[in-house]
Amino acid sequence: MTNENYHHENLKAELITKGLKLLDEEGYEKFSLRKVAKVCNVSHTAPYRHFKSKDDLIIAIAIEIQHRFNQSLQEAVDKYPNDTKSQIKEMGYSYVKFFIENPEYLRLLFLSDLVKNIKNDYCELLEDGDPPFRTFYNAIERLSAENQNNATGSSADPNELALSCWGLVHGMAILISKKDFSYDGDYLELVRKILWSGTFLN
Amino acid sequence: MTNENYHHENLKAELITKGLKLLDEEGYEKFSLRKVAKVCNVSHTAPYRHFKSKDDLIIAIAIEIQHRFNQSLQEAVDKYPNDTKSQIKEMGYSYVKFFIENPEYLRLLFLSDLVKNIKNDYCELLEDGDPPFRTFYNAIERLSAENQNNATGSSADPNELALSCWGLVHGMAILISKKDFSYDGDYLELVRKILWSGTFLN
DNA sequence: ATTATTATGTTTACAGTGTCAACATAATAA
DNA sequence: TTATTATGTTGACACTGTAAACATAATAAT
Repeated sequence: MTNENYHHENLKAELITKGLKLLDEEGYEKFSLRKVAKVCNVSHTAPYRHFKSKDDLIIAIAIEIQHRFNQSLQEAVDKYPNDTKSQIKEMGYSYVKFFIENPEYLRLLFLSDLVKNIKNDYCELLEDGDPPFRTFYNAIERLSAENQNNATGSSADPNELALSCWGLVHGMAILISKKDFSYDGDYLELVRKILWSGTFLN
Repeated sequence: MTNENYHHENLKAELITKGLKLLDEEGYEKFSLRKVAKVCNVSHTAPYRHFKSKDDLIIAIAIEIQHRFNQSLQEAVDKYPNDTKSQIKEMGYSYVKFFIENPEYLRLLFLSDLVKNIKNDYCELLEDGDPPFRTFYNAIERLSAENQNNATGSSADPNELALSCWGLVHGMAILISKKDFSYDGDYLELVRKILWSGTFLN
């Protein structure tokens, strides 16, 4: 259809793809709009036809990653139908694994200040078909209900459950992924041990 | 001694102080060397006589904050002499409190990529009189030893203990401080409940 | 005491950044 | 066929970090 000499066919998608690649290679700090434009063989202001600012492009990239992340959590849940605690443990494991394998994504999703902008300006992330942490919160609420019936030692307060479970895996992911916690052995094995050894959720 | 019209007496200290203030007010992203210089009534390259780069100044500021943070952890330990578990719980509480009260410090200490540079180029932070997390790790090792004797349910593996304890408080601090976890009640009360209700460290 | 050196400022310059305005042309709608 | 919109371009601006060349106060060496 389009004259591919002049128009670029699908610049928007390419900006996201190449932008993500650049982010992986050079890291969040050195990420620059002009570099992405250059990689796409396009003038330095061309991205402004598709994104209203640099942050806007970064947010689009973050949304892309958010999808993959959520998919990974969903797979963890599907591994243990009808076993809420195992679902949560497996989600925690996937959570940490995801960010150990992609340290740059952690910055993008949680450590930059854009996340709150995502929530404000891009509510699709919280409302649309692929809501982040919906899977997680659903499991937490199921567990809360279960704990209310079975009188185990664990709490039935969903806030308490959510903050402690999420906090633990979030913290471990960040500490390991940013190399603040150093350990000679296999990090993921240690995480698995922590999540499944009994002290966590029972 | 010095002619205060020309020379600035103690620019280095003032750069750190005013820089920290600027960081508090405008946040990490908008922090700029030239702004700090202007606030100190000095030309925009004057800071280079005291810091070899922008990152270098930021690191100096981070060291300053690191000291305060460590002091807060030490106070928590001192509250419970001879009770390792309570020390760790109280440290966790102080940990979260510190970053809830100073969200910008969290970025500075843990979320920027400079921390690893601190560890590499500024080993004083890890070696000198005020080593970060030394207090924490000491307590963990004491707990590990205790758990080896008393056959409680808790693990005696110091790595497991360190990662799970540190991970939990680190994660909660970040989630709350960055407003990823939203809650109507008092955050610190919830944290205290999580740390002291029994499921954490027995 | 004079002189050389160092510490600590200054101005100027440069490349890189995000962003805006003005313009040009391809694709599409009227 | 014409008007409008979508999508690209070039050029400019203010701002950034940083280096070089220079100036002077404080200090060390002679």
